[in-house]
Formats: sequence, C-alpha cells, structure tokens
Amino acid sequence: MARTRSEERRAEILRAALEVIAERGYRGATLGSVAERVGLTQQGLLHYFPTKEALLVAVLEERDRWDTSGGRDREGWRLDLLESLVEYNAMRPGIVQTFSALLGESVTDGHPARAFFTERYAQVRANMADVLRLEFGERLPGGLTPERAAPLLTAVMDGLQYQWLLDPASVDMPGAFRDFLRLLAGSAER
Amino acid sequence: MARTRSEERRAEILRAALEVIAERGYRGATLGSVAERVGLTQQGLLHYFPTKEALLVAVLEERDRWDTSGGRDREGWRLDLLESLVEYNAMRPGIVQTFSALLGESVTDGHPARAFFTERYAQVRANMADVLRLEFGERLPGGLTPERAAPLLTAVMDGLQYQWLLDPASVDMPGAFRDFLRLLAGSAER
DNA sequence: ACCCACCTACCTGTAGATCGGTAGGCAATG
DNA sequence: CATTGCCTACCGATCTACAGGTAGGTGGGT
Repeated sequence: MARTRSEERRAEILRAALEVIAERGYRGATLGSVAERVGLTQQGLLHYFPTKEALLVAVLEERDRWDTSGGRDREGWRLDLLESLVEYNAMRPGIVQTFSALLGESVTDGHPARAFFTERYAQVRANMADVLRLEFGERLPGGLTPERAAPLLTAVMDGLQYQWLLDPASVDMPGAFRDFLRLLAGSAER
Repeated sequence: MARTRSEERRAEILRAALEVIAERGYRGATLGSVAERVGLTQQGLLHYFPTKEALLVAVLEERDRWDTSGGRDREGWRLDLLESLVEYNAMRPGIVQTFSALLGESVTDGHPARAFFTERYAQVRANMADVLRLEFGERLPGGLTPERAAPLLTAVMDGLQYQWLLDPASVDMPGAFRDFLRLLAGSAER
C-alpha cells in the first residue's frame, strides 16, 4: 500500500483533532482528549505532532489542501459552486464549527492561527472578486465593483455560519445565502 | 456620591475583563490577569464576582444594557444609526474584538455564553427586520422581505468585523457596510 | 461592634511537555 | 544463522506552570 501505517495514524489524529477543536476550540482542546479518540496516550500523540501548535498547523494545512483541490480549480470557484458549498456545509456542522471556532479565537492576541486566517481571507476575497467578475462583469447593483462586493460575499458566508451554528432551526443558511446572491444579481424589483 | 466605591470597583473590573477577553478570549482569560489590571489579587476579584463565569455573565449583561440604552430606543434602531454604529465600532477595536472572540467561542459545546448569543441573535434579527421594514417597506430588492434580509444584514456586520479585525488595513468596514446598504436600497444600476 | 474590602496561604486539578524507557521490525554483519 | 544495532511507535513517570476556588484571616471605616 502506498499509504503507510504512520500516515494513516496521522490522518486519524487530524480527524480527531478536528472534532475536538469543534467541541472546545483550540484553547479548550487538550492533547489528551484528541489522543483518547484515536486510542493513544497524550505522549503517543506527541510522537506524531511534537507540540499542540504543530497539530493545529497540520489541521489548518489539511483544510487548505482540501480547499485548494476539491471543488476549486485554477480559475477558482463559480458562483453556483459556492452555493453548493454552502449547502454542503449545512450538512456538516462539525467542520463549520471547527473553523468558526478557530476564526473567532484567531482574532485574539498571538493566536497561532491568526496569520493563517489573515492570509487566507485576503486570498478568499481575491477569489470572490474573480467569481463575481466572471458572473456579473464589472458593474454590480449599487454601483459596486467586484472588489467592493467581495468582502460582503465573504462576510455573509461567515456571518450566516455563526447564526446557523447558534440556532440551526431558526436560520436557513443556504436559503439566506441564495437570497444574498439574488441581491447581487440585482433583480431590482421592489 | 450616588455611586459607591464598590460599584466603581465592579465597573473597573468589568472594563478590565473586557480587555482581557479581547486579548485572550474567555477560555484564555485568567482571573489573575483581570485582577492585576485593577490592582487586585485574584482572590480580591473573586470577592466581587464569585466565579469566572459570573464575571463573564456580568460582562455580557453590561453589553446588553449598553445596547439597549445607547442609540436604541423602544422603536429600535434606524438604518443610519446602524451605519454610525459600524463607524463607531471601527474606532473601538477592543470592544469588537471582545465580542467577536466570544461569539466564536460560544459555538463550542457547553460554552457559558452560548445561550446569551443564541437569544441575542434572535432579538437582533427581529430588530433588523423592523429597521428594514421601516426604511424600505415590505419589498426589498431580489424579492426579499425584511425578515429574509435581516439575517443577511446581521451576517454582514459580523462577518465584516472578523475580516477587519484580522486585517484592518485591507478592509474598510464602514465603507463595505455602506456598500451593503446600497445593495439593499436597490439602486439597480448595472 | 460590625461589616466591607480585601489579602495570605493553600488545595486540587489539569495541561503541555520532557525523559527515559520498551517492544517489535528490519537490515547489516560476523 | 544468529547477533548486533538501529529505527519506529509508542507508554509510564514526572516536571512545571498555572488556574480556579476555598478557608480563614486582617484592617479600616461607620
């Protein structure tokens, strides 16, 4: 097999870490609880990831790989794929919760994920601008350019996630997202 | 004086707690560091707030009082006041950071602020719907109702805060918010 | 005389990390 | 072929550092 036992172990650990971080955030997560989930001791876990921060970094890197491969190609997303992504997320509260918790923590001082998110959001905004340009051209409703609308699109996705995580029954995340896209499409009826 | 020394102390402590939570989140904040900031020992602090959670609750309650008094009256916000609020927030990264960090944490399991935020967002959405109805009537662009647009408005505010906190130089939070309002106003030019 | 506003001392728990192993596999070597 | 040696994958014990919380004070103001 191409995949060694060790690589499998690492993958298991990352999956477990994702879960634990979703439940407790990074600061609240303990190496012990991650280890327990994969049938290791804390010290055994540290054999694979030498520090807690290294584990977090690995989690973030894996997310990045996922984002950069599945569903996205060199030309970036298309708007309907974004819509599918939101629908997909609505079925995976765990993953959404992990990254929402991490995003929230990351704004605190010296958080190890801060640089990651800062960089990533710059990329995401650039991507969103491309997507919008591809879909709507240079001029959007309200006189917006794709660059001006990109932070809004990004903000809506994130903001909706928080509302949805807090109260899934009251917030139709995919529906609301589609609503926003309709706003951007500029069906100007009043 | 109407305000007793003890009440002043509490207010000081709450202010300090706000700062520390902004810097480290709730889980990362320690009673000791809050105490230090007001020239107390950790145990001295516990004299005023018997547990860490009690302190958090007090912080949240104060925020609620602030929200419910300043700028908002029985009829709720108006849209231009919301705009001012965003501008005001853009000058107070500390407060924004506190509540963004708390919101992020609150989606994790058993977080003491979770109920607070869940309830609060329901209120906020209802309020936003009122504001939108007052400003735009029943029909918004894209065929939206005020109720459908309210989660979007809320999401934009929160989402922009994260982007702005991570990279203030790259995100013009008030400007972006105004852009969104323009979308809602439905100036349909393309 | 009493209470309020604290403090010192202490306890308990927990978390991340280090140290020093051990057991098994595998390859080179005498 | 067996021994030696080394590498990987762990575990137990332990260290250090806090963190939250308790118990029992002390001192000053009313």
